[in-house]
Amino acid sequence: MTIIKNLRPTESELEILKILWNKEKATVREVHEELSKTKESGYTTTLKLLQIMFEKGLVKRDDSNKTHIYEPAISRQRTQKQFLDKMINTLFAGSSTQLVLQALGNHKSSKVELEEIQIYLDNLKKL
Amino acid sequence: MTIIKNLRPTESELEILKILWNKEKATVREVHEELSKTKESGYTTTLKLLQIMFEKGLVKRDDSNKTHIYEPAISRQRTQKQFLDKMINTLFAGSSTQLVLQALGNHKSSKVELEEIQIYLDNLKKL
DNA sequence: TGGCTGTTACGAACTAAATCGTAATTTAGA
DNA sequence: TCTAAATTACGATTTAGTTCGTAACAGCCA
Repeated sequence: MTIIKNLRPTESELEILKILWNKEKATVREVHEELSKTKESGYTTTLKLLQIMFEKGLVKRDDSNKTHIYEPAISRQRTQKQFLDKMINTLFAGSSTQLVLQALGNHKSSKVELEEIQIYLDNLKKL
Repeated sequence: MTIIKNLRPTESELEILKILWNKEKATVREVHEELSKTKESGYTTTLKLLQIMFEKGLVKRDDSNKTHIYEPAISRQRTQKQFLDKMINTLFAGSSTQLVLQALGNHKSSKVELEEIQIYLDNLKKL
């Protein structure tokens, strides 16, 4: 049952994806341990979430052993883009430039970071 | 009962705020008309949403007349920042630079826009 | 006045998401 | 083999958000 929908993960699902992106793959227990560092909730809650995410196609799993092993089914990049798109449309009147300016303005960047952005910008200008 | 929480508006609430930000102020009917252009739902639904938003402190209202007049209680800018912060933390490992690069990469900007960003960047560098 | 129209108030139903308790299942070790 | 520990499966409950129906109320005008 692999529906190919462009569904955005929920808040909780994102937290789990974040962990899976970092670890590449993990058991329910591992995810839960990690999750517990920042959040109070039961083991079966994490389990259930992973099961639901599996049904939705957000994660893959290897269930050839008793202890299932989960990994992300969608990339961090793709998800970032998904949320950026959404945000640009609902909050920045469709202008990615507006978002960039706002992000640059609100959040202090170091000299090194600014330089990084500059290099990227230079490349875009050449196209 | 004005709790000062940093609550993020829900999806539906954002749609309404968007309208109010554009119009400055509006009656329920006006909001509803506008909403109807992109969405199918009843008048009382819009009314209820505005009432809830009022309780949450997301909008102000003048109820000195029978027909109440609503206006935003939080600015577009503040809300943009609120969502950007959230997104940077959950999806970009806390790095606003990463978000900027991603946004620049994914979304085509015109020459004019790139120049606008360049100017902004130059100012930041001078600080 | 009486009734039509447009408005607010309010509660109920519905939906999606999150949480958890409990039962069933598997595996390892005594 | 039998039990204890860890795991999965599943259903029930709770919470937040959305939607709407109905009642109440004010204003207008024939």
